[in-house]
Amino acid sequence: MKNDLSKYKKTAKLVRKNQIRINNERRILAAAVKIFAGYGYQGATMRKIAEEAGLPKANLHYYFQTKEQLYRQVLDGIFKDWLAAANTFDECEEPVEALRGYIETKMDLSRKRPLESRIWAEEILRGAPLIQDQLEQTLAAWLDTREKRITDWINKGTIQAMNPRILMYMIWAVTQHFADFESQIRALNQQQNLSDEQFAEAKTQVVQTILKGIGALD
Amino acid sequence: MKNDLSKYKKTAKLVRKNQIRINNERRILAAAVKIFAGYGYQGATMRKIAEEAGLPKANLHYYFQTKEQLYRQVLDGIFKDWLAAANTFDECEEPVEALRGYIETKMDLSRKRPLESRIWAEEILRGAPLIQDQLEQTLAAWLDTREKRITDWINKGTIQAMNPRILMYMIWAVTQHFADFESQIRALNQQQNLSDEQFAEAKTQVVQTILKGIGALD
DNA sequence: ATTAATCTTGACCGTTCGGTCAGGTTTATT
DNA sequence: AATAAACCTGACCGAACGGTCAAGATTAAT
Repeated sequence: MKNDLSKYKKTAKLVRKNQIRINNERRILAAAVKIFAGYGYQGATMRKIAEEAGLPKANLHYYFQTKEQLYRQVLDGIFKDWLAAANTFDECEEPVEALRGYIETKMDLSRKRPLESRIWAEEILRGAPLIQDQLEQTLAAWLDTREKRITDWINKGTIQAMNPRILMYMIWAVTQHFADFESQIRALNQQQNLSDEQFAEAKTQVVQTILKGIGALD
Repeated sequence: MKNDLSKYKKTAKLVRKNQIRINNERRILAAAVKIFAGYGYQGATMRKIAEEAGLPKANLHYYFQTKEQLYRQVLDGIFKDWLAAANTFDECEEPVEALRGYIETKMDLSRKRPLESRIWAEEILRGAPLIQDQLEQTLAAWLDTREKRITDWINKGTIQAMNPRILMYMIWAVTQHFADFESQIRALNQQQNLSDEQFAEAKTQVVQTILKGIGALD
C-alpha cells in the first residue's frame, strides 16, 4: 500500500512535471520557431531568441544545451505535424477524395503554419544536414506505401498512368510554395498577403488542376 | 584626327578592360554562388568564398567592397537568367506550345543551375529583403503582361476559366522544386540524384499534368 | 524548519566574423 | 627608364557569436 501510494505520487509528479519547465520550454520553442523562420539557422542567434522569449540568454542554455539541440527539437515538432497531416491521405478509398483531402490539408497547413514550412524548406535547401535520416527512413517509407496505393488506382484505371512519386513531388511543391514563397506572392499582390478568399480560390484551383491533370476528373 | 584616335583607344581599353579584373571578378562570383547556395547568406563567410576562389580574403574586398555587395551581384545575375528564360513564354501563340516551352525551359534551368535557384529561394524565404523592389516592379510587370495573354486564351475558350496568377505560381513551384528540394528528392531516390532519364520523365509528366489540368489537352 | 533540487542570471571566455590598411608587387603608360 | 595606376596580401581590429559558470533565488520534499 505505502509502496503503491508513493509510486502513484511519483507518477503524478512526472505527469505534471515541473510546470515551470514545461512552460519555459514552450515559450523558448515558440520564440525559436519565429527566429529560425525569419533568419535561418545561421542567421538566428541565441540572443534574438532569448529576446523574443523574454528570457535571459543563459536561461535558454539551461533548458537547451546548445543552439543545435534547440533547432533539432524545432525540426522534430515540424516533422510530427507533417506526418499527422500526411495521414489524411489514407482516410479515403477513392483517388479523388483521398488526393483532394490530402492537398487541402497540406494547403491549410501552409496557411496556418508558414513559419514551420519555411524552416523545413531552408533545412532541405541547405542539403538536409540534420534530417537526412528522417527523410531516408520515415519519409521514404511513408512515400513507398502511398506510391503503392496510387499504383493500385492506376491499375484499376481510376487515374491515368504516371509516375506516382512525381505526382507527390508536384503536390508538395505547390502546396508548400504558398508558405515558402509568401513574400514573393505578397510582392505580386499589391504588397498584401493573400486574403482568406484569395487563398480559398488558390486551394480550389490547385485541387482542380492536379486532379484534372491526372485524369481523375472529367 | 588625333582626338578621334585617342577616343577610340580609350574605348578599346574600356572594352577589353583589365583582363585581370574581369577574370578575378568571374572567379569570385562563381565561388560566391557555390558558397551562398551551400550555406545561405548568413552561413556563407568571406573566408570560405576566398578559399573556393583560391584567393586571399582581402583580395575579395578589393573587388567587392562588402559581402552584401557581392551577394547583390550574385542575385542580379540570377535575376537576369530568370528573365531570359521567362521570355520563352512569348515565343508561341497558342497556349499548349507557349506553356510547354515555358515549363520545359524552367525545368531545364532548375536542372542546369540548381545553385542559383536555391540562392533565389533562400532570399525569398527570408522575406526578400534585398530583391523586394525587383519583385514588385520587374517581376510584377512581367506577370501582368503574361496574365493578359492567359486571360485572352481563356476568353477564346482555348483553356478553361481560372486565375492566371495561381497557374503561374503552380508552374514556378513545381519547376523550381526540382532544384530547391533536390536533397529531399535524392533522399527518396536511394540517395541518388535523379538521372537524366528520370529527370526527363519528370519534365514530361509535369508538362502533361499542368496542360491537362488547365484543359489545354484532351 | 531544514534540506535538496531546480531555476535564474550577469559577467565572462575563446573564437570567428566582416572589414581595414599599409606597404609591396605587378602591369600599363609615356 | 621612369612614373603612375592597378593589384595583392599578411596582419590586424572591434563586434558579435555560442557557450560557460558561480552564486543567488525559488520551489519542492521531508
